[in-house]
Amino acid sequence: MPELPEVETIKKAVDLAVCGETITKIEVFSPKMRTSLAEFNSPSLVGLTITKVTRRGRYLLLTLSDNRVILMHFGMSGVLRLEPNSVPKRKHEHIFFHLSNNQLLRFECTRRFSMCELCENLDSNGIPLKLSLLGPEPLSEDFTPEYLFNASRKRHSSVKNFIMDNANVVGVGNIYATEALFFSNISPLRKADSLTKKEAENLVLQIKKVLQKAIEAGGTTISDYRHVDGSEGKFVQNLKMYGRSGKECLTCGNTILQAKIGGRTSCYCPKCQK
DNA sequence: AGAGATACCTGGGAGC
DNA sequence: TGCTCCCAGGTATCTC
Repeated sequence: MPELPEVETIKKAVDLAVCGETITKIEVFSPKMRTSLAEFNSPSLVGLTITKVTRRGRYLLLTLSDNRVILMHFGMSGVLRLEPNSVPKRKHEHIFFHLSNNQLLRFECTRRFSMCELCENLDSNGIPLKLSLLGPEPLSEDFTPEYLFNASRKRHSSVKNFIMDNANVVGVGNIYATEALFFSNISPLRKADSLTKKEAENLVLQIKKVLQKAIEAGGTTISDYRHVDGSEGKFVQNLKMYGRSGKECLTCGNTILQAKIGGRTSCYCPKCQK
């Protein structure tokens, strides 16, 4: 499931391969994923060049030469591949972008939670207006202990839901929220506004650290996520808490517990995380 | 305004 | 073996 490190990994590879290339043909195989793909049947896209590839949160943005943006989100099973046309189409591949260098950008999504749409309304930085409500990038200088502490005041939801909310900070999904809270010794069940300044500082540090490490490892492959060349992310070997319910805590040996927080499974060590 | 619940979707695994 | 049920997850949308 692509979180920020996975999308950043995809972004780097796609940037190298498609920047400056022209779209020569688009093939739409399914009418929709989360949104309709019908607009990609428009001939107005053919002949446009991809001028820039950027990432905002878990969104990938392909800026076109007419200043429109192809906005992609990978949901939990979305995979973007760069493969030649000779590779047979897979069952859940929904849209192909043929490029002038004879490469093929193929979007696959088994569970159809992914999104691919064309955006015309952009801000001054070329970011679609629909992304304007997103919080700061966790690896940017805007994501500081002061910011997290202040933003969490009077917030009564759990700290885990709080850091997974894209309005507060983008790109932190279940895997990295679980890991960062473990390394911060903070229980995911705590209310966001119960964090002390010291805890907020540690949590910000751990979120940055775990995301940075995951990017260096090429992301985390749990089930569906793949690199654009089809290989798997290696960060799964580093997971200390996510998916380890019932097993021993690697720090204290206590049994790891599981709870439903905001409808999502959450693992935590009741001894290490207070 | 904030918080919680739910729909969307498919494959895999558990249980019978 | 084959069936049914549940679960995973990010985002949008709904209700309270």
